[in-house]
Amino acid sequence: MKMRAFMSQAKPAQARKTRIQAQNEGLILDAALEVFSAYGYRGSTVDQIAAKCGLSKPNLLYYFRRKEDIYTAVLERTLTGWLEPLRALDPDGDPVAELTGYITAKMELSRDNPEASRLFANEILHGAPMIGKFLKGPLKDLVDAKAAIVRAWIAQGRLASVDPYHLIFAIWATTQHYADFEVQVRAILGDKSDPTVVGVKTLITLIMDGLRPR
Amino acid sequence: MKMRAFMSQAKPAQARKTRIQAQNEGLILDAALEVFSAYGYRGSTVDQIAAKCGLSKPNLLYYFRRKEDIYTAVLERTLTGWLEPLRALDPDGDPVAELTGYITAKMELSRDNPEASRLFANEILHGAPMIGKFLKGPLKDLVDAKAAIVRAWIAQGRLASVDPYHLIFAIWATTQHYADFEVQVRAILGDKSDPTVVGVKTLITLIMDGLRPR
DNA sequence: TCCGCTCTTGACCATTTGATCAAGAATTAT
DNA sequence: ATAATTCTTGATCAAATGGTCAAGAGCGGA
Repeated sequence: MKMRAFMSQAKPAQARKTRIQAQNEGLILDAALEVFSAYGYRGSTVDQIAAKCGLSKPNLLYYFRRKEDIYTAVLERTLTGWLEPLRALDPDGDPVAELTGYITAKMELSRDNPEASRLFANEILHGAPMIGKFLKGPLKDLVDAKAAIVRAWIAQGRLASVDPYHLIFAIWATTQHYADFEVQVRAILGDKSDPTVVGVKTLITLIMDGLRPR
Repeated sequence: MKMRAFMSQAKPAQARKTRIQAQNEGLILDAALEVFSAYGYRGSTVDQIAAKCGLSKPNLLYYFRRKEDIYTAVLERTLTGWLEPLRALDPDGDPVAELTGYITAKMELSRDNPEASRLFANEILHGAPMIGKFLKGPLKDLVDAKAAIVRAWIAQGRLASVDPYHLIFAIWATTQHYADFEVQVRAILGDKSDPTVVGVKTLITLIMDGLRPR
């Protein structure tokens, strides 16, 4: 699995997208997200994806010439929305409210897009062969910026003194846990109600006020 | 990938293990942990594992007849130690000290055995096809027991009121994050010093006292 | 030492799977 | 309508890969 530029444009020639093209590419990427997130890159087959979206394999490969191209396209499409909640963190807002909002938004994102979460988890778990540059570039830049905001809040005495980077890691880890480790959560809790409603409440209590009785 | 009994004994006949047998099985399982944790089940090949431990493929398959057998054997061997820290949670200890100790122990485990952590992460991420019964059985039982302890502490007013299950999830998620998402952590922090030393400190502050200034 | 059991391997097989291609069907533009 | 372009697919290929087998090498107990 090679690491090309960073994100490849699917069709260099012919920028204009025909109706059928747009529709089928959409179908393919939807199916690919399901399949890749469930079985991983190597565990997924082009046939599986083709079957899931009702296209023949050669037809699918007409739109994306290589399996890898499908994978990077899904990653790219999903990546876009993933950072929105963190981007929304407002330096002018109330620190506790901002972080509570961030946790809530991240939790909702995990609940509503578990496949996307698992897709990233799998990619990173295996060394981020495709999005390594994204992590060191755009992601790091955004996190640096938001960490600075948190650091400023701490300096103003509006938050307890913690390392902003590890705070962000903790929020990522805890919220994505409900998507990435869903089967484990359900195995322990039983498959009754949605775990994320108690989860987000617990998390906010934990991160804002901690366990030690006041 | 089928879900047999639960964990198969590699060699039903001939209980006695010869010297060479014990040594080679050890080599194989060590290599298999490295390979499976790096590439996942489907992403790993028997040849890779054989190469890593210096055995020929047929020779490796002499000890474990199927790829799946290697995988379950590695899982089984690793599973054993994984629950130790949680098991050690002592109902008679001081709640804050006990949980701080648990977090510390779990973080050390993740730091010292990142491959094991990633192996589990991958298995669960893909629906726990092999250890599903383990999750619903032994793991759930242990967590139930420890959750009851936490609940009792809360009832005694020695801890803030949070859902014990989600507290445990939060500890799992945050500590394992440093192993499972290591490349992301390093991409953002830079590959300088060990992230877990600041990580565990931040985590304990967070979970014990929270962000809100006192 | 010698016999039986364990261990090792080169050669080989069947299946899966990513990818190609030529030819035909459908769509679009003129 | 008709020509050009886009779309679709059955057939096929080559490589990768899990697994087998028979034959030989090595080891350990009597």
